[in-house]
Amino acid sequence: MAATTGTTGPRADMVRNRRLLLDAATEAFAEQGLDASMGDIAQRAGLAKGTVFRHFPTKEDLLSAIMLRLLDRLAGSAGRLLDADDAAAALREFMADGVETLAADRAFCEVIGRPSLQQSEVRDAIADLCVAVEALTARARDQRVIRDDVTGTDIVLLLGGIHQTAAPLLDTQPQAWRRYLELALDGLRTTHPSRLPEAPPGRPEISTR
Amino acid sequence: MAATTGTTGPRADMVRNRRLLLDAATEAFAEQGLDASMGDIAQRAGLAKGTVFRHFPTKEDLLSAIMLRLLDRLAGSAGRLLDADDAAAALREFMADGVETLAADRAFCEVIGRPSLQQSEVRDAIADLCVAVEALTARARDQRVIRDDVTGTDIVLLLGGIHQTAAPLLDTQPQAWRRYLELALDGLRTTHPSRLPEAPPGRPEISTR
DNA sequence: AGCAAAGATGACCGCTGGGTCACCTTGACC
DNA sequence: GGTCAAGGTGACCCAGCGGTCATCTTTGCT
Repeated sequence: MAATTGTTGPRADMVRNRRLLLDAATEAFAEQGLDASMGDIAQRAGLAKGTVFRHFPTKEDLLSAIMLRLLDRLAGSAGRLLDADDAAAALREFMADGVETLAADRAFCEVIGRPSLQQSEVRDAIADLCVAVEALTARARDQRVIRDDVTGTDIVLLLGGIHQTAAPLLDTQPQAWRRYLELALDGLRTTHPSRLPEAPPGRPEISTR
Repeated sequence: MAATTGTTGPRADMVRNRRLLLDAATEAFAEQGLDASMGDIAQRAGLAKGTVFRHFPTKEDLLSAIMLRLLDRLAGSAGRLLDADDAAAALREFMADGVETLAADRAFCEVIGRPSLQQSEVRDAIADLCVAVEALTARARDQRVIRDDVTGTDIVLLLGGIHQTAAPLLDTQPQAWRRYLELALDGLRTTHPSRLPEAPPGRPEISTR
């Protein structure tokens, strides 16, 4: 049999370790936010600290890897919902998914809210997400089921806002975000549009790809 | 002349230093959030590190002092607006004030969103704020100018949410929060009420005074 | 002016966290 | 099974943090 690859591929245990690491980091960052330490992550993964840094030269790199994973998942979710019959329901479902994701991940929230913490790949991924969601939003707009002056970026930004609204209640009423999601949706409906001030935002940060 | 006070009052420079300290800390926490360091605060105030700790035994104490100041200011603002003629306008004005305050203060946001970081006095002050805002909200509710299923606590929570929504745009569109405030207000209006899920929240955290 | 006490000071401590590196282990190919 | 480079390891370094304390300075009273 011919060589599997021209250059010998990566070692088997390396791939395994990378997985362990990403999983551990996901957990740690979700629970402790940006304060999660590299040492703790190594321990969770059952690996040595040095190994973490071999895979990800800086903490920021590791964080980005995880953010990209999540953003991708959300963009995928948005894409899949494009096929749904009911545009309004699809949008609500996407938003529910998004808010729940945020509620479960502290680091994600912290990074989303502060572009200065994002490396360019993350910013690009957010921009991509905005594009995907804009498609979803456009459908709802065209069907006159939401007001015509909101964009995909508005929706993405609202995810963070809705979560933040309910965040202080997380301990006592973990489902409180549903209340504020519904409130936001009421604001998005088309019945009684008050003109929104401020230009609709472009992607949160323009990045030269 | 009789003694100025029974027990000799605090020294003059101490009061001055306390002021300097609070001002410096306000600035530092606003800019850098909870990551602001005691050393940096001392430097800003032009004092030695030890002095900071003489006035506030722990970082948490200093932080609380500042939070209390701000929460008080907001509660006062809410109280004053009770006299306004137009309940809807008063509510909008209060919310604008609140969101702007949040936008200007990183630490405030971080603490508001996480009750676990709040010492009991701060929780009490938040509860007080909710009460004050409930009065404002009740008027608007009674005048049928906002839906009848939102409470003062909802409004207070929304402040954080609205700010968070606009936070990623702070660099490029510092006024973007106005857009999302208007969106939220549209959701609060009475025209087309969809029933909100989840019980209306009590004060974010119940505290035994 | 002199004095005692309240207060200011900054060197110091212990600890944690990101990141490095010289050395050891292991997987993959012969 | 032997070989060797890719990869794993953890002791180590350093910076910055919250917090302490013996010591010096200032204030306000007499």
